[in-house]
Amino acid sequence: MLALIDGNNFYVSCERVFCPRLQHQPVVVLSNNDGCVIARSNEAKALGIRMGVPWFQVRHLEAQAGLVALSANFELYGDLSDRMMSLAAGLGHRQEIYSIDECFVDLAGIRGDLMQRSHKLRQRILQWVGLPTSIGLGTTKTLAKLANHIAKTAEHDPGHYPSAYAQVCNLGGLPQRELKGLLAATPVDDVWGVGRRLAVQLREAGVQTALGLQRLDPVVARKCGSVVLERTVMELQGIPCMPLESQPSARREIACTRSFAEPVMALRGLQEAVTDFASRAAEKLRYQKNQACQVLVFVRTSPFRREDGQHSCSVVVSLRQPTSDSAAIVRAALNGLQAIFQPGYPYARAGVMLLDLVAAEQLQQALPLGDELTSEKRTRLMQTIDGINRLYGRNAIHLGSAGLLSQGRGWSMRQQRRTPGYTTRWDDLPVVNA
DNA sequence: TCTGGGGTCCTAGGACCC
DNA sequence: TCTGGGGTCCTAGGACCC
Repeated sequence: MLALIDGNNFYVSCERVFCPRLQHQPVVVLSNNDGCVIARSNEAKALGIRMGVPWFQVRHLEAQAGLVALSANFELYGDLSDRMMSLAAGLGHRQEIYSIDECFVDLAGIRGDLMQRSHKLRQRILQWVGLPTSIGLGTTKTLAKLANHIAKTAEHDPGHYPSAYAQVCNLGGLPQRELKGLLAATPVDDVWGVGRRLAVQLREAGVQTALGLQRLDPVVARKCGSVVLERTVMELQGIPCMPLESQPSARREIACTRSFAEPVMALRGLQEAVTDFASRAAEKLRYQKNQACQVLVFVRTSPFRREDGQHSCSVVVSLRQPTSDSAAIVRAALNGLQAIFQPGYPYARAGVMLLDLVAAEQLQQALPLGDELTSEKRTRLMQTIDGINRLYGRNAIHLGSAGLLSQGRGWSMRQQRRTPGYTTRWDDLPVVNA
């Protein structure tokens, strides 16, 4: 048996922990650049605000309906996530942290009443961290996901599923008839792994609900979709196809991409942005103790501004040898940029991706050429830079081509509604007035 | 005026080889 | 008119997830 513990409206709930007046109010959290809605409170959902909708399209609800919008504060969410995860781990022997707000826990060998234990965990996370969660239990990941979805939906929409399933739902302990009823009440789109495109295809084939999908012949599922859909069908039937992964596997690629606050026309501005993105990507690379063999850089104009000329281009630059050295990675990215940049376009976005990653220790070192620092010295230099930035904040020290922070950088991210780092910065600690 | 970011996996099709 | 067969590897693009 597996449990899926999932934070309800996670980012909004994190904001509410330190700002209780946001309870019972419609609240949304916005993506980088304050562009799109990426989290909604139940009250905001009730206003009809869809996931991913551009902020400017719902902005009028601020005045009309008291909607509160906040810039994403990932530092806060990450810290509260760590706290939630360490409590959730106590439910079983093995845990897979699947995303910032959800984890699977293997309940094999756990004795006692699983429902009761799950309710206790919910209470503990709510009391100790301040976050509301839902817990779903099932014999496969897909069934645990579905159980979680039912637990969440039943809580705020008892018309859809009986409220007996609210907060904690165990599909494993259910009589067949009851399970059938729940599957029949679940639209096929709500099954994990069925996105927009597949849902359309399935509906055309006459599969409307999770029950219909469960009854599909896996061979037919494979023809209709791919091996992915086949696995989903089998998992719905209770046959595990996706093992729990308690060891996080190393990333296969690393990306740092951003939209700009304002369109950037000049090569100089793009060079600054690309330097910044490449440096950050290199930092992530060193953190996971990898080196990259290739650097991809791309720029593109806004696809939403049809009236402007459109230009979108990317290039992969191979490195002379695998490296995690910021300077080498930035140099490669800037060379790539030079090759794809075309003057006269209002660029809206750029990014750097590191590809073909290899473990840092199993590498052959090339001989240093000319006056290059030896690789040992470079490694120490990078460690020093990372240390300084950890201590004094991101970009305390950075490469010159990133430009000066004090000068107006049109490409810098817009974040006008960000809450403080309540749990991660000394200066931002909440003050309690007794 | 204003539309996120970071991932994974799968497949089809082209290039190439014998 | 008629144009092999089988295999591997790589990449671009699609679909999905949060």
